[in-house]
Amino acid sequence: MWDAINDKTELGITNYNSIGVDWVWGKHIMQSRNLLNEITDSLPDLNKSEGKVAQVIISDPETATQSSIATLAKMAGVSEPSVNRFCKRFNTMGFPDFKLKLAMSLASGIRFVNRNVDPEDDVTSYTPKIIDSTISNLALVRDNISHTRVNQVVDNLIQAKRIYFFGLGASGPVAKDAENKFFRFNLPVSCHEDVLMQRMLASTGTTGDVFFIISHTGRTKEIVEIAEIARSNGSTVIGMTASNSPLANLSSVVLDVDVPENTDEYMPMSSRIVHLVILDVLATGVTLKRGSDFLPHLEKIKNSLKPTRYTSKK
Amino acid sequence: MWDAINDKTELGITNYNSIGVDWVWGKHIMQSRNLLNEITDSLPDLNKSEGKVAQVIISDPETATQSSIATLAKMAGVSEPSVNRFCKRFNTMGFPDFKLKLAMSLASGIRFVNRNVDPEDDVTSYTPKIIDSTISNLALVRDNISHTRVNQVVDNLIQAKRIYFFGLGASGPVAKDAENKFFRFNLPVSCHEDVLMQRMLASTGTTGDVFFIISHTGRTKEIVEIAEIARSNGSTVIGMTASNSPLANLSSVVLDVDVPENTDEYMPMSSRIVHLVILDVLATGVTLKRGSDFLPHLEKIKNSLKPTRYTSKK
DNA sequence: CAAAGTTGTAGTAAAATTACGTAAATTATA
DNA sequence: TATAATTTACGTAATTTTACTACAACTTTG
Repeated sequence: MWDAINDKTELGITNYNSIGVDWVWGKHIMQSRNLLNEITDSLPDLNKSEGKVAQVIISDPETATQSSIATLAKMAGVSEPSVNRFCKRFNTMGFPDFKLKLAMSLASGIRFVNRNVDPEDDVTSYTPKIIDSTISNLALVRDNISHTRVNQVVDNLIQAKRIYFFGLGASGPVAKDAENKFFRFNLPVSCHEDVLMQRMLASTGTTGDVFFIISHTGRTKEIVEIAEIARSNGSTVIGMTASNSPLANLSSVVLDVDVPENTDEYMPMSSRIVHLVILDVLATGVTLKRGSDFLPHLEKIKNSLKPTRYTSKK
Repeated sequence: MWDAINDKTELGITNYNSIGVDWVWGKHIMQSRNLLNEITDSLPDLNKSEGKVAQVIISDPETATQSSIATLAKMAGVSEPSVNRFCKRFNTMGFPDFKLKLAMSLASGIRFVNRNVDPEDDVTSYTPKIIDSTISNLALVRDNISHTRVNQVVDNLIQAKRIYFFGLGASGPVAKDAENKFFRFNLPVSCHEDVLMQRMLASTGTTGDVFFIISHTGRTKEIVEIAEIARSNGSTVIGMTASNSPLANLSSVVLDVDVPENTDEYMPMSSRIVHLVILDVLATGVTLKRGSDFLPHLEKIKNSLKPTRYTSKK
């Protein structure tokens, strides 16, 4: 749907308004996927017997998934058809289908809902919490990323005379990783974490150069200035950053990633991971679009690495 | 259960045999609490008709969860009781229960095992494929990582006099990211991507120094030699690498990550992501275990960054 | 060719759904 | 305000669908 909005623009040096990966936590998207939340939310709209059913399910969803329609009806003190009607209210085919969806929302949902690490946690609890929170961020990106935008960036990268990946602080390693990956695909890339170097390159850049700037906040003064300089010289600036940030507003094309700020002190920043995976996607896009002319290059690299390795036993 | 095996060893300079994240693709994962994997794994042990059922379910688990026993039996070309017997093999009460468990295991994230990017794909298909494959790797790690091992590493890191993160090539950025993160938690860390530097540091290391070595293959000669040198000087070597690799066998503690080698040219390596997330877990573990004495340090860092940023509109 | 294991048929039990009728609630009207 | 009319909610009972069991036939293996 975003695609429709964006399709009217040609790729290149156009200023888009931040709609790459646009979602908000705890609101529509996550909830629509979680059946249990849906039930809780629609509780006031239900009539008497359906309300009873809802109560029973909410109070113990696990047993609900393992009960037959008869037992559940008895537990709620209503008739079997009432339970059935209840199920159909929530766009399910019937009771079995309802149970299935409920079970799925338990398996996935609960992990994602209660995902804050708290100081009392031990290994067995903080480990899955952190991994799950990363997973849920990735899932959201998967469901909401603008394919048009990705395509635009891929085209920009392919046509680029030169590509510079810039990042500071935590985004430094991300930029470095991007260089690594894109180099393997035989693109004219380099990566810079040094502000002065970045500034110099930006000011000597011209049309056809692409500056791929990675920033979690999009508010770091230095990096925003550098983007400004690059734009003023006619270079293309691709910003992977927070939507509506200064950097986003300056960029030729924006891949915006709004990972929630951790209210939680202990939860590590996961925008890095999202950035890396989006770069994986872009690299794949570039590879596919360029066809097979990169394959010899890849082969060469593989061979160049061979003598540095111990052969595996088999 | 792996935990039981490892608990007998004290942390520190002991050579473990690679059982950190212990799973191998398409082999004996039995421990995994993922039904779909269980089915795949026990494929060779099944008899003819049960095998047919397994095939049908594996090839399209989604539809399997929505089918009745009759339709599934027809699809597999077997009788209904055969399907029923199949279900009972996997410690389920019967077909409905089986469907439920299958649905849950799909929801938990591992559904996307067999989705390779192929050259005909366009943005809308390769994007979710790449993200899903990353997600499924993370889900596997979540379900199979050894908590004991994580704890050991956390303890090692806390007690370390100094911590060095080493990585080459694609693991370089991972090491850099680790340095970044652990620095924020006020640990005596540094990161090195230069082989000579690594060598020098390894040879001057002593007991109490921790060398955290990151390597996808665990077979890069240079890095293996460096690990050897470090060990011989009494330093602790933590290897995050492939199980049973030379590096793994040399390490004091191994966090092994066996992400499948992509036979597929187009699929970017996702072991990096797994490595990064495990480092997130470790950082969290360190933070929690050290209690609140790191909080002032974190505050200082946050404040030091403030003047470099544009304030957000609100 | 006997024993163990595997598979399908047919019958049975259980579960879910539908149709329909009654009760409750709501609205309209006197 | 009472009550008739209409809508909505709910349950009973019948029907249909689904899953399970017992047993017999067939395969495989030693």
